[in-house]
Amino acid sequence: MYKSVNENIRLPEIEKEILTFWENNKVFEESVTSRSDKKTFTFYEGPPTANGLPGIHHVISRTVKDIVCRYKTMQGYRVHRKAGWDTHGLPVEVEVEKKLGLKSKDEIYKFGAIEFNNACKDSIFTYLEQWEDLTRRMGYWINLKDAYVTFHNEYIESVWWALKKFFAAGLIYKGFKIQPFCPICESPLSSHEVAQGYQELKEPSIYVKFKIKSDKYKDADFLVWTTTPWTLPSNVALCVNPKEEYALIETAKGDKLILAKKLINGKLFPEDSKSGIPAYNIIESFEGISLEYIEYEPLFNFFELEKKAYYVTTGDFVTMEDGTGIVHIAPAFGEDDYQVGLKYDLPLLQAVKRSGLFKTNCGNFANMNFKDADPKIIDDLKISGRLFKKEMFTHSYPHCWRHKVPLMYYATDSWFIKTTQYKDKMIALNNEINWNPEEFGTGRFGNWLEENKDWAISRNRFWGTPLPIWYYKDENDKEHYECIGSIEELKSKSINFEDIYSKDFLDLHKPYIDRIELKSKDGHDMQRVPEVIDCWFDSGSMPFAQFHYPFENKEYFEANYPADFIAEGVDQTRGWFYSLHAIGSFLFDKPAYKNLVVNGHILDKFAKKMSKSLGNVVNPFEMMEKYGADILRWYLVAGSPIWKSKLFNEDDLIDIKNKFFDTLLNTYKFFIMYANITDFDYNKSHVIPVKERKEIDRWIISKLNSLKKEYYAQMDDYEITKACRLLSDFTIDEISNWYVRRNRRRFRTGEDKNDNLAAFQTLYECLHEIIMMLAPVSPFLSEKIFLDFDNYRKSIHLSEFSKFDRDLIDIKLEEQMDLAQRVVNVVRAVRVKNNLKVRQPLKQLLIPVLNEQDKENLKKVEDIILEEINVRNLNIIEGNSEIIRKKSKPNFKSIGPKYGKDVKKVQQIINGLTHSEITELEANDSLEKDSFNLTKDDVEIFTENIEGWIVETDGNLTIALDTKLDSELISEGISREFVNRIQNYRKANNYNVNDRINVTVKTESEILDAIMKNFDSIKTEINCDKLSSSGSSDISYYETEINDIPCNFYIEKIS
RNA sequence: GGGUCAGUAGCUCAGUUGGUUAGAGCGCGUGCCUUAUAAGCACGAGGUCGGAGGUUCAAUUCCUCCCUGACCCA
Repeated sequence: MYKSVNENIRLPEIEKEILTFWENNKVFEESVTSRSDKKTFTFYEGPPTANGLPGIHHVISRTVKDIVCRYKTMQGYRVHRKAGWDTHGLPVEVEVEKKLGLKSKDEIYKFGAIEFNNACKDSIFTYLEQWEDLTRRMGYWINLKDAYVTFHNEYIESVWWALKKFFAAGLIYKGFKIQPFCPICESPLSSHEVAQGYQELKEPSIYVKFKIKSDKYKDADFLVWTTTPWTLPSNVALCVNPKEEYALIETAKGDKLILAKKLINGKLFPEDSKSGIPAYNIIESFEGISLEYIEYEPLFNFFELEKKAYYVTTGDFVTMEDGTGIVHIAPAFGEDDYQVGLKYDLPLLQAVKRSGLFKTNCGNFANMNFKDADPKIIDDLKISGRLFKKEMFTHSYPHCWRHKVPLMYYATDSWFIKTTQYKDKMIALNNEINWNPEEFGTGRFGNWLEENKDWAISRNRFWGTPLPIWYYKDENDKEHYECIGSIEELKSKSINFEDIYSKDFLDLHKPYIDRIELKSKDGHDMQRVPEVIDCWFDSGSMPFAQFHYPFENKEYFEANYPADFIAEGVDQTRGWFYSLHAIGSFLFDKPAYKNLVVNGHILDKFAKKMSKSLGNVVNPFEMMEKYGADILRWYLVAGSPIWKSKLFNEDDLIDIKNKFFDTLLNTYKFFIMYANITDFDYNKSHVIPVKERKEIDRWIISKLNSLKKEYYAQMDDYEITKACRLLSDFTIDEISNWYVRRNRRRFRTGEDKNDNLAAFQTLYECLHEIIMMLAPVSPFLSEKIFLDFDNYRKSIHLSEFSKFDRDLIDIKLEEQMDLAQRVVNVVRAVRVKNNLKVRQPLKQLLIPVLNEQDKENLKKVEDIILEEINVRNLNIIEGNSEIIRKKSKPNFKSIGPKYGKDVKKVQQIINGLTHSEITELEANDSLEKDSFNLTKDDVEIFTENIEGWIVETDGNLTIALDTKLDSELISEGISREFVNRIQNYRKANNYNVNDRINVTVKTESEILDAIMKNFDSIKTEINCDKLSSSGSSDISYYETEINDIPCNFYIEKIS
């Protein structure tokens, strides 16, 4: 006996049972240890931060990870799954600042660095429980007990080892560079951090007049365009393109201005339409180079200058695309500006401090935030008559990815890894990576590598892996550095290790580590530099740092590098995917991962980003409570290609439940119900060889093996979406809607014992394989069915896939069944159009065939067709029969290349071929007409019409239906209607399938005669012992009709 | 401003080595089938395959330009 299935299955409840089952039996652990350690598949977990709540977007990447890992496990691989937590960096600091109400670095210093870092440590796992709940509930198998944690001393030590490798290779350097800088963090950000934080920003763009001091263009102004008014107080020069043409103009208002000739336009100088006065006159033109060194009056005078400033410089970077062709130079606030500053030895003014506030000596703007100061500066310029024009424009501008404030480009000290030095290696190694989808690797990531910039690796922050570099300044104020690569090295080189750390206390974080002093070889005391490192370097180090390599687990690491597989969201392209690649390429000359699956973002159903403020956030727990993790997982990977943005719509979950999951469940319920009635048990039954089973059994087994073949191919190719769709189509179309429906009778009646057995075995084998293929994607329901099937087996996730069987694939048979299905569909269409219910048997179906092969194919599936459409005979007529008319249409693939420009003519000829011409063409394989020589390949032949029949065509298939009825057919039709009424009654009144009944019927003789005539077949159909035509008058009849004639009956259950 | 990807029915998605008649599901309407099915089948309504040019006998498919959106970069 199989365990019977509840009528109302609630998937979320099943899932909870399964979760308990997995935990009680340690199934996950066993799924790893039971596989040979000779055949491993390496997976790297990208570490999330547990101090933010997990959301629906985490479910998708974790689903992808879990699917691949489970799939590989079922292929017999040992797949270790070590979890990890990203614990350093700004996300943590930001949370703690919020909690403690700290608003700046100064406040943190006042609060105390030790206390602050302790608070960070405490905050890291704020939402750990929610993360663990999500992981568990969604069925993500990962070893949380053995997670790597980036703030642990061992992890830091491995990171230090890596940093020292870079340092020793001369790839770490300290530079003074313009960098994107967050005024709240008071720290530069790396390019991949900047990439996280672009936002729309509405900003002023202004045209400013700079008064010329030199004699030459005295009284004229330079017209300068800028989008960053706040940098004007730091202005020291202007810059023009030396090769472009500039002009001195006089406007209608009397302004004398110099700007690039190409950029003089009607938008800047609109013509006065009333007076007709031209907007401007060009007085003189000249090359940009001739303007070099012309002096102008500064707009502001907040600073004493040590060097000469306020003159025109030249640079190729000045473009003619927008603005005026003259830009202002503030060397501290832009890369181009900085370069100009170096070239012309300009002073470096910083009116804005690192905190983003103006310095106190900046007059009206003192202590204002740089962005807030923009309007004020514009006002001032207006008052002083320097403002020519102001516009507002919206563009996407980098913001701090944590603080959401606009970044400044700011000149500052910082440490870099010279990734540009091994850029070519990174590009070459990237070609070895299998990206899914491919375009991300070649396009987005590839381009990014091509434009590689040195990795700004230091952060002026508190909670992070300390940069293990110590320094001293020599007599000439030159700095000398030493990099430490292990705790042991630190201990041996430090002069005060024991003062700071003890046996029981070692914390490599700030501020403890800052107190450690080293002695250089030449006897200088060395201090640590104050910076910590970019936490992306932490996570990019996980391949080795998770194992504390090279200090421990050397062999294990080497056997598990690179990863066979990783998966994360598209936002990680320049984040984790890059940091892994940049570090791995350098350290190990290999990419860090071989296969990569990128998933898209999850948006709401209106394609809006999910955000708390919009209130459109989907709670994954809620979805799983409602529909189950299986369905959510399936939806996320099967609904649309994984890498596409998903518009999350709850209705789609319902749809998936109704269509796929319920169909599977119902098929399963059907199997269990009849298996238990018939006392069938697969494992106790003698398995009938497939070759000895019925045609339709061999067909579905063939389809099943074709499916397995294709499913494995897709999954091996990381095409999860395609694999899921194959599985769902097979389950719905082939199994449920054709195989089971066609064979219901075989399960019900055990007249032919062997045939009954073959049907059960066939269905069992199909269901078993379906749940096997379902298991990686939807691990719960598949497990449930698996255990119900074979309660002595341990778990579906401990079993292994079987190979598809080439010998069981019969393509010809699949084609034949396909033909049968087509014929059936066409006949159904004819019946509908002619109002002929399927219950009314018809005499014959006529199908003309064009060759012997088609005839043979039809013969094979004749029985299926006839039963399905309720027709007595199939009459196949050979091509040359007189009653059919052949028609032809062109096969463009063949005639196109052959006839080129004459295609239209040939098309007409082919369309106009007569029946006899077509016959001739068929016989000779060639036909000469209008000087064109046609062959059989050039035409598609079909039959269009059959005299005197109702005809329908579908492509090259034509069928004709004989719709004449005789009394026998009519009476059989009535019988079937009667059976239908009885069955409906039984079903409506919840009769069991094998309940026996007696029936009393009250109707007119036309109906009654038909019923009585066919009573023998009717009674087995409806499980009826006795049928009488009259009963006592006091029974209440169930009222119904057949062919509009009243037909009432009374049913008595007798067992 | 540049790059990558996308734009196919009201919605979610297939499809295309270029072949004349572009498909499915959901939703809507009408029938049908069924003692496994909240399912299925048929028919109907619904498409300038984002727009405009070009190449070609033939373009949703290839090329160019443009529009819209997402992501990325200045």
